[in-house]
Amino acid sequence: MADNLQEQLYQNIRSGLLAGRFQPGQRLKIRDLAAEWGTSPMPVRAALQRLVAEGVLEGEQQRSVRVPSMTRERYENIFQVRLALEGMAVELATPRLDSADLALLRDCVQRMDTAIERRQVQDYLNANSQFHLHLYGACGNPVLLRSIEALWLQIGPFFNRLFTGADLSLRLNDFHEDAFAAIEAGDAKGARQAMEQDLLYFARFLLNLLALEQGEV
Amino acid sequence: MADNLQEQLYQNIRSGLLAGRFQPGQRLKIRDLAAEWGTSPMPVRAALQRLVAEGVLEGEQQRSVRVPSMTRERYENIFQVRLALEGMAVELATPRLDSADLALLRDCVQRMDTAIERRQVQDYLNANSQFHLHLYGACGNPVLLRSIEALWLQIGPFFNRLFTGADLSLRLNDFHEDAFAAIEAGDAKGARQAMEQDLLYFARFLLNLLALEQGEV
DNA sequence: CATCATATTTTGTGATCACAAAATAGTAAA
DNA sequence: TTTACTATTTTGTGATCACAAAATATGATG
Repeated sequence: MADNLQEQLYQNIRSGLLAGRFQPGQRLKIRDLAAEWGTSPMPVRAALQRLVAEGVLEGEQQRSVRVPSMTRERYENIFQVRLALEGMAVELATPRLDSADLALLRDCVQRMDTAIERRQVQDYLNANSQFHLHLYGACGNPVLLRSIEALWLQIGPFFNRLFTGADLSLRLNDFHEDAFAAIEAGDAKGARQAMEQDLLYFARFLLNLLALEQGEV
Repeated sequence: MADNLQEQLYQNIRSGLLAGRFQPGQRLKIRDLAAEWGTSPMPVRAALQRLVAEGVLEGEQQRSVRVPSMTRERYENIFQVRLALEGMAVELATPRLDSADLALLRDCVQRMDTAIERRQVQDYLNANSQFHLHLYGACGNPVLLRSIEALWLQIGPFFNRLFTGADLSLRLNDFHEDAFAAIEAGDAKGARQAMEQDLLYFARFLLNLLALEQGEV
């Protein structure tokens, strides 16, 4: 953790968002958060403005910043870009992986398998994000990686909240296994296709959860 | 222009960057800029931090923010992502354009043609960016558009500076004409391919200018 | 009781100040 | 002349305060 306050607060708010602590549409007020963390409003302001600039929070003109709400349309917009960028990242990363990377990815797949068996949602999500992000991290293009992470940050909040309490589909690891097999064989195109299948299946799964929630409320 | 100061300062610094006013590696100091615009350091700080969050400026730990320098490698990283995103945007936009859009695009192509004839670099660049951004703006995916604009902002500073005083290649409008013909015919795939050719040609042209500059210095 | 005008509170923005860390200048010793 | 140490200046960060606009509460009027 960095030695300046606004960086720490940024990380705090960020992980609060990823943990689903704030409701969509909720306004984040500077003084409230400052009181909660025992700081002055100043570094909180900076942290919130940074999150707005990154597209994680939405800031109305001269007004409070809010947690954006996730609609089917917005999710599909994000997904469309993710498919292109993450597909490219997989294709670039495949020939660049060493044996340590492969071991880590294999471990992730294994952990997702047991997490699904034991219905441990949080374990599954952790292993899943590690699998994807570690793979993308090897693509060798920092600009691409940054763009992908920006998109993950935008869906993260809903991601974790929607999954909490939901049943895990038994097929939620199938395409990871396909992708890993292709990666191990050095088949970049095949890895990309498998990963695109995974993203597609995952997106459909999440859209179902989203429809359920919005139907209930 | 918005009614809060930091937004105005953000726009000022941003256009200063796009106009090539600052040198790569140069440190932007809060108090200097504040004195220049006659404000307190506060809104300047916010504007700079926003530009860092957007990836336009780079901020070292607890130190001044700097204008990043453009290397061949960084340019190719950005270009790789641009090719994917802008290609997708063209494909999505093509079936969504109305006759007013087509008229505007046709006008841009025409203006680029005369600008090349008369060797008016700035006119060419203006028409070029309007052609691309207006086209992408019709893609219907705000997330995609935002990602593209973030990348443009990262190359903009070098773009304009490198072009100043350079000779325009006579072929710098050929692929725009190809793209426009495909767009007008409603051929989305063809438009994408033509646009990718354009981006590729333009990137090669810029990389030559970059190599020239770095060779001279 | 509903609706609109007014008063109070809340909340983001911007200025000024204090402080610590980094950069720079200055000085002395080898 | 070069190098290492010290003192000064520069510069970003964070706190407190003042202010205006927005949100909310309050009260009057139909």
